[in-house]
Amino acid sequence: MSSPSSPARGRPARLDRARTLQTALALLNQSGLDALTMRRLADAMDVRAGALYRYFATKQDLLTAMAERMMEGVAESAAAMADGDWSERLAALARAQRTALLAHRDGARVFAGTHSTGASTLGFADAFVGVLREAGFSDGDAARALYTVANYTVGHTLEEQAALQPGDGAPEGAGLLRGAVTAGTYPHLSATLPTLTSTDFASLFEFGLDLLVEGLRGRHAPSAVK
Amino acid sequence: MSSPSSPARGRPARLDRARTLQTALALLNQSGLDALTMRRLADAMDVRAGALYRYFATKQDLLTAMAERMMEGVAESAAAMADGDWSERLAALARAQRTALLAHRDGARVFAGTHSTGASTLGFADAFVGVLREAGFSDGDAARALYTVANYTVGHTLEEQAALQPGDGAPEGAGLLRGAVTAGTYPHLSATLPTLTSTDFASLFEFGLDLLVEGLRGRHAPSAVK
DNA sequence: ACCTGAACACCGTTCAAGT
DNA sequence: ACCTGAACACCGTTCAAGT
Repeated sequence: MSSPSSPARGRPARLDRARTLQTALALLNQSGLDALTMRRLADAMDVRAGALYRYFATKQDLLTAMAERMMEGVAESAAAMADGDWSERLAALARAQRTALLAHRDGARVFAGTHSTGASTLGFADAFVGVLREAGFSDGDAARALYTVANYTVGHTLEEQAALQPGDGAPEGAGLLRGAVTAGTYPHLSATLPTLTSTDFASLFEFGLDLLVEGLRGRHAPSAVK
Repeated sequence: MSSPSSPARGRPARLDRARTLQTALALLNQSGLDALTMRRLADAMDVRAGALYRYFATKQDLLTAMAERMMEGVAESAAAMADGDWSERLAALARAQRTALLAHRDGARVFAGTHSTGASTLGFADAFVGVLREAGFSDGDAARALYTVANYTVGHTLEEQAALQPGDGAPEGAGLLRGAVTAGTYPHLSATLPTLTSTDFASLFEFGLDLLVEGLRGRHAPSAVK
């Protein structure tokens, strides 16, 4: 917390956490997570790979910082939706998280592979739990609802980003599924193929989010007054 | 589909897909996904790494086959629950999937990183969609419910397995959260810390599953007779 | 037919040494 | 104080050559 940065003794310092983070996120968007190596990131900053370790102890630390940055402003963007009842505010938070993950290539994979305890991530969690507690949900239900909705959102977005990534010549997601289903004997999958191979992920996300919100509504003991 | 295996010409063949898959899953359980390398797998089978490529075109193919094998019997184990209404059968399928992923170290990570179109995976999906269609849900809702519940289950189990893995000296999941929350100013997280740091993942999973099931119940237009 | 040997083109991370 | 050079201990994958 004082090794680098601080005043400005010695050299100008070509590196720092903020610039490194920014470059890493740009590289992620251009090339994807698999191509984000410490060496390539160093190249992009005209430096040797070893120099990065003065600012991030491990690659995992860098990824955690990237995930934290992705969550920046998510709680706030949903707070603009400060009117509306608890269910609309909760949905706004979940939508904002999905949007934040979609904003970077492989964003969900980065997020799922880390566990940030930074202000943006915890601020999001606090806002989420706050909406439910203030609506009269028990502490236990509010906390478990956070995990449930966040796990759903990350799980969904992981699939969403995986579905549109490959782009190679080989048949990807939907094509593979279609082939396997029509080849095999899966009556229910055959009957529902149009929906199974749909690429309307926004409405698929809304479907699941609505199930969760309606499930929560069933547990809701409306609080006294206000 | 004929290069290896087939009759038994030439040599006895120390390798084959089944034995390789079995060894890979054993190695996964012992050492985790990060330690599962083609070289270590080859070592465990007294062979050089290159030899594995006669049976699996890429490591990704091996991982896909591992994920498929994890799903073996999942549809059937839940079909034993063939009595019960649609909601009990659907819950049984979701629980069976979680159990199957938990049965192998990093099972959820392996599953999330692949897209098997094998008989076990598609059989599970077909059974899931079948339960809902036969209960009178529309094709579209049945297919979307599959994705929603599966994404939730994988998302949850990913977190569940991540939470108990580290074991290193550094504070892991719950400890890190506790520290960050008490250090910062997160009123709602502070109030719900006991639940947030709970390790009762089984009941957390049930909580979310119940929300989804109750959400689906709200869309249910009961079918005529039967 | 099946596997070895050896290579290719990489990885994350460490750390003495330079400036 | 900040970064380079060079190394350490690995990776996934390919493919001629052996048996």
